[in-house]
Amino acid sequence: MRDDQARRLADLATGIKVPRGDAIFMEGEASSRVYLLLSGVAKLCYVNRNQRVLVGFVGPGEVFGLSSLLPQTTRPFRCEAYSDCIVAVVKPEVFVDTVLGIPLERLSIVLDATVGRWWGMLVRYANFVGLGLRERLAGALLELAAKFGVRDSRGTLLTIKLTHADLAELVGASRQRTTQQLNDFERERVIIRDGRRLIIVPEKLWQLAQEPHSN
Amino acid sequence: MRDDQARRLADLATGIKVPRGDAIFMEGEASSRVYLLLSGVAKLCYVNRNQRVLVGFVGPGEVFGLSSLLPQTTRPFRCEAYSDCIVAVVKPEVFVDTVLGIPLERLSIVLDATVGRWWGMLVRYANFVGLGLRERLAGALLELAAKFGVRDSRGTLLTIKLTHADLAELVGASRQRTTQQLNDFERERVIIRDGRRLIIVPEKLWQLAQEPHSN
DNA sequence: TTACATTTGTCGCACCTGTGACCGAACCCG
DNA sequence: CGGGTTCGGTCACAGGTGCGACAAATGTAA
Repeated sequence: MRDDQARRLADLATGIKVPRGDAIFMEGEASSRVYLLLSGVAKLCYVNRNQRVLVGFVGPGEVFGLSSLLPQTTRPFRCEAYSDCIVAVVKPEVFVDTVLGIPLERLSIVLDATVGRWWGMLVRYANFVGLGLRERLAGALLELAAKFGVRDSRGTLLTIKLTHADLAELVGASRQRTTQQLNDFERERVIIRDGRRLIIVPEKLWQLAQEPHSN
Repeated sequence: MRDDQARRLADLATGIKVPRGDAIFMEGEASSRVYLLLSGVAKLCYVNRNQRVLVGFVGPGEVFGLSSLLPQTTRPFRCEAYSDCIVAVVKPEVFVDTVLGIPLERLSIVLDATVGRWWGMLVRYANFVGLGLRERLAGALLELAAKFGVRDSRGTLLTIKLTHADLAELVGASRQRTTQQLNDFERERVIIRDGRRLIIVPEKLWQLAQEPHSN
């Protein structure tokens, strides 16, 4: 970042002190600010029902809270001070205008269509850590249905021909386990097989993806 | 994307047909193009020595190959056609100028300082899938050393005070297992403990992070 | 149709990992 | 300088998972 930009940002941002352990932002909040860490260390974590996943650490000089640059998002991660922190807070419109000289909305649309994919994949991985194969597979099928599915009388039909081996690579499991879990799903009637195509029932799968299981 | 932008892009891009199974780009290549999938389905995968991780699928209308928007990167992922594909290929300079009207270099610097973090975390997760705790922990320590380490006569000293529980959350393992593995590392002299601070020996850790192990 | 390749289904074994439990050591705070 | 809290170390057990192997089913090309 150039010096003059840094100075302008400093003028427009408000600095706050956050003591160790306090939250800078919480998951579920509307993403309405961009943050710049001036000193200290912060940690980003994804809070699953029972499991906490530490997504990464933020060091001095780093910009974070960037989901506010995407259109209409809520924070998927929580950010809290890992040591005492000093943070500069700025509105995304101001941030984008200062460093790029274009309106937020314009950048927002482009980011969403491009690097928004990175964001989506990152959230998916954070979701998957600490889940069992059952939940991971359910989540992957839901994602595929959202992207490549067409509505059908029995559910959502996946338009791409997937092999069990590919699904296994997608969820990070072995081919055999994936086969077994798919059969379990079929027995429980959350997926239906039409030849080698899959029809999924999103409502039922959605529950499985989150609920703990006793099998 | 607006219509006039789409038309200009179409003029400047070259379309290519890729038969099913062929690579669109390979890991390790310099990232010198942006791609737009016009029809078909492509898959992004991370190729670890012995393991293939399917990072995600690309559907019609999506933009991919975006690591070319970051400064001086090589492709971490391989992209291959999952079905027959038609792809539009365009230089990143042209892409950025068309959709945002600013020079690539300017955007590149900003992206690197902001959403570049997403990219980094994504690559880390892809790396971690399919690795054992040993390798994941070694990788995490190296990353921490790069970010928060200072050079020391014995190696690289981590300036932040980390609890085993936090490390465990970071690598997606239990606290007990993490403790054990850290002790193993100490016995093998790839980390040294200075009170409750860690000193790591990057050269030795680097090997452990990648090599398969027989313990 | 026949022959071959790919995909799917199923065992069993070895191994890694999470969990609960417990205790000692280090740390922080008044 | 205590006293409580957090952190570090270790154990045994149960359960999930990868892997090799092999057979059946399906798809594909000659």
